[in-house]
Amino acid sequence: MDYQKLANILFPHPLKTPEEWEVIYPPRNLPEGAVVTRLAPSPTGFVHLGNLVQGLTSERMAHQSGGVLFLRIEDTDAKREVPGAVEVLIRALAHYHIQFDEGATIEGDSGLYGPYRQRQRKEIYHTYAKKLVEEGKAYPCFATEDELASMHEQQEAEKANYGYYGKWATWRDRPMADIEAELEKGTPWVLRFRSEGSIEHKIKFTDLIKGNLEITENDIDHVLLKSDGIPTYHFAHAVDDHLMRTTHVVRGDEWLSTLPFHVQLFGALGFKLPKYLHIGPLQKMDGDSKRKLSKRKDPEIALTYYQQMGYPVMSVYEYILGVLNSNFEDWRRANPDANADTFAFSPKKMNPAGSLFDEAKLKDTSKNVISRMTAEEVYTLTLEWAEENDPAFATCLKANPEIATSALSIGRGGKKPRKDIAVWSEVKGYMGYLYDEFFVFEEFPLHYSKEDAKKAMLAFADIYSEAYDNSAWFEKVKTVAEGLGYTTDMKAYKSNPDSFPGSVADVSTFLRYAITGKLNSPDLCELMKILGKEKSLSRLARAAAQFPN
RNA sequence: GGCCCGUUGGUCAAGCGGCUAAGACGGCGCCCUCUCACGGCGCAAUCAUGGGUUCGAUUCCCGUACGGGUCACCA
Repeated sequence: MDYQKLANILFPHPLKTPEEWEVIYPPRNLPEGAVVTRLAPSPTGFVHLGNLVQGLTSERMAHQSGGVLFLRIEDTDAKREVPGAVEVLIRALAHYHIQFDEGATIEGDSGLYGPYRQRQRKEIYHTYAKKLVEEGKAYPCFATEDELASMHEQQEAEKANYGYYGKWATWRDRPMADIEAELEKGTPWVLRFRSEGSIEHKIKFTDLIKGNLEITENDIDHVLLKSDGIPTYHFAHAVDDHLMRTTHVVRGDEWLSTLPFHVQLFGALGFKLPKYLHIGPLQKMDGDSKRKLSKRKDPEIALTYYQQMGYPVMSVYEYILGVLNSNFEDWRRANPDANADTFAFSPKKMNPAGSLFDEAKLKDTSKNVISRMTAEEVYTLTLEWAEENDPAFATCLKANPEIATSALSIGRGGKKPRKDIAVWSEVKGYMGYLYDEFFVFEEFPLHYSKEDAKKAMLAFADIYSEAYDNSAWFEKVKTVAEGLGYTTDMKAYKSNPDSFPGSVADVSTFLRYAITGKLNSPDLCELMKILGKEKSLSRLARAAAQFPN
């Protein structure tokens, strides 16, 4: 077979040589140990947790080592492409603090190793495809979809391994005349890799997450170029990651099974194999078994879900970081105020198996993240969320920011901050009652005396002053309690509640109910100050009016 | 079905031949306390299984079971 001739027939147009591409995309001038990595999603318009997991891992690997992170768009499958997807993708990742040094941007491309959209790199792939043909390492295949399907059926019947290999590879060693005849007819063709591998052999391989692996060689003649001349993922991966000088490839472990092929391909092209990090999938509980998070069934796989639910960006970010490197949690406890970027991220700490996604843990992380924010930050972010998801609440927040920030300041700061907000949607429940628009009375518990409640509210209204500090305020509550014959000795009350008509705690509850409509709240004295005397007194009166004499 | 990866409490997980097998989330209980939250203390709960190797296996090897992934002109 004259491979040179075959190559010229298949690729008649002039192409740059591999050497020329090497000059155009020279090795990067980076210090020893700098990691060059990339995120290479396909533009489906759907940004999911997996993108974040990979993005975060690559981003940390690159930037922690003084290297480069770039974004490449894997748009080789036109069928899956959604208009505007690239913009959605970039915005979502930027929102979650994944910043790229180069690659595809909303405006176009930025960087010296572009284009960063694979469909624009066709000529480059063809150079290397032609080279493989010249060397007898790739060949055209004219098998139709139907032929391949019936091959698959036969393989099933014979219990043979599936795929285009060995005797099934009908175009692997066809004479030139057959090829020319099909070409003459205009039959569409794909370019296949001529695999020299055998399933009798194993290759040894070291993955930075999974460790040492032993995998069976690939013997399948995979497709390199599809009939439209666009490469498959595999071929594009090899060519792009070589020319873009990627040192580390971070991807999901569903790629592990094609790894032997990639190893072969890099070898056949004379490229140095990058290092690989194969990440286990995020899973969730389904009944009593685990399964991979699914786009169709699980809304929480979409990044937009967390925005809608009102999770702060940093909560999701830190949660994922904790899933990837479980020692992050301990680090955070020891360094509550440090920037998460100063945490020493390590691929060695990553679980080779997949982790289970745990929203309870996310909530806990989020409470901690929010507890470290200032009241102003909480206010701003809550408002941002509410404008999208709760316009009525947003209007109130904007109309009176002082009330919101004061209320959010209660118990904030210091060594032991309150941790009772996990998502922005909870803020309304936390302090919404301060706004008349959102005030509602909870049901008043039956075991309290409504008559006493009324008396307490009216009595307290008579003696309340805004000038009271916390302890003076509580002294007045005690005074009211004593007036009702309630005890102020909580120890005695707790040891023998039945011997008293009630306690000062009950009186607090009455007042809290009048002021907030709820049975529990942050510090009531503070809340009354925030509302102001006039409003506090009117709320006491309003509640008292509901109860009988 | 072939191939590959994985398996420590309900969950996330330390561990890397010798430990009463860390810690966190969740649960429960107690303490603090005018409620809630915070905080403190404590409890229950784990090495999938059977064989080896070894003086000794959670740790190393093999089998089994279970879970996950993959076998496209999708990535």
